[in-house]
Amino acid sequence: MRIGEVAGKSGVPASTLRYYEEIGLIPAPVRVSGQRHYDAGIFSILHTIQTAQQAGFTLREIREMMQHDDWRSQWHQMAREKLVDVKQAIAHYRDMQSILEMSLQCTCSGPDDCMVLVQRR
Amino acid sequence: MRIGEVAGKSGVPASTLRYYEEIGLIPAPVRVSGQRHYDAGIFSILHTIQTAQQAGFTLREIREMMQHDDWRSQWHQMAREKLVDVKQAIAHYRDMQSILEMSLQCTCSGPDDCMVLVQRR
DNA sequence: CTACAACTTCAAGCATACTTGAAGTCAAGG
DNA sequence: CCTTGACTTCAAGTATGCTTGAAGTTGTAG
Repeated sequence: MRIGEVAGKSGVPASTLRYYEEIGLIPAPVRVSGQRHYDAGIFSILHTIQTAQQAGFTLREIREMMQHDDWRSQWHQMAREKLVDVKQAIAHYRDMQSILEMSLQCTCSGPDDCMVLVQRR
Repeated sequence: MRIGEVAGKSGVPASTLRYYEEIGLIPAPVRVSGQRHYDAGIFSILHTIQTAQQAGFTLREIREMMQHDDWRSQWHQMAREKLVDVKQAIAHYRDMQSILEMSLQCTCSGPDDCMVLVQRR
């Protein structure tokens, strides 16, 4: 399969496939007179990447995971670390939420009598 | 007060103050032979910016809010919109969390028998 | 053979919020 | 006057995950 077909079936744009290859995230496929020819295995690789991205991993981290040969223990270790970040992020967004909700209750006329702003000094 | 003193008291680096001025987020202070001289009002402005940032607004949005003369109604409107984003973000991070937690339960040996990956096809 | 689509590489651009560096100016103390 | 620290402007760099554009090559249909 050429790059356009992989792009069409996977939903990953051709430019992205080239980019992934450039950064060493996916293996360079066979070239037939310069053009990339992929085999079916590419789809499971792309799927893994997509899921890992949804789980919050960066491409750099995903690349590290895939380079490692003990796939699962590497994933587990990074997942534990990432879970900490994700929980912090959730806490952070909750803080945002409460600031926003509080500010919607506020009847201030300016920054100096705004309870949200004044309270947080 | 010169920029260094404002930076010291507010915790906002001088480079950031110049940057804020450049993008029109804070008013350009009086120049005394080229140097910026701020009055005490700058602190409440910076505080408002910090709080708005913590609430998830971008500098661009904060600038818009401050340009508007009906301060509160503008803030309220943008806060309502932002709240939607924040809730989505929380939902998104929760999804991440569940993918990560599920993956930690997984005893797969490779991408093809990994329940997390296979499940999400 | 000729189009035209699909492919190639390489470089640069996008968004955000700043920081860093270079090169020069100014203020205050001795 | 001289030094030193604080300031000035302007340009470019940082991180991330791509996209876009230019200019050229290849594959396929008619």
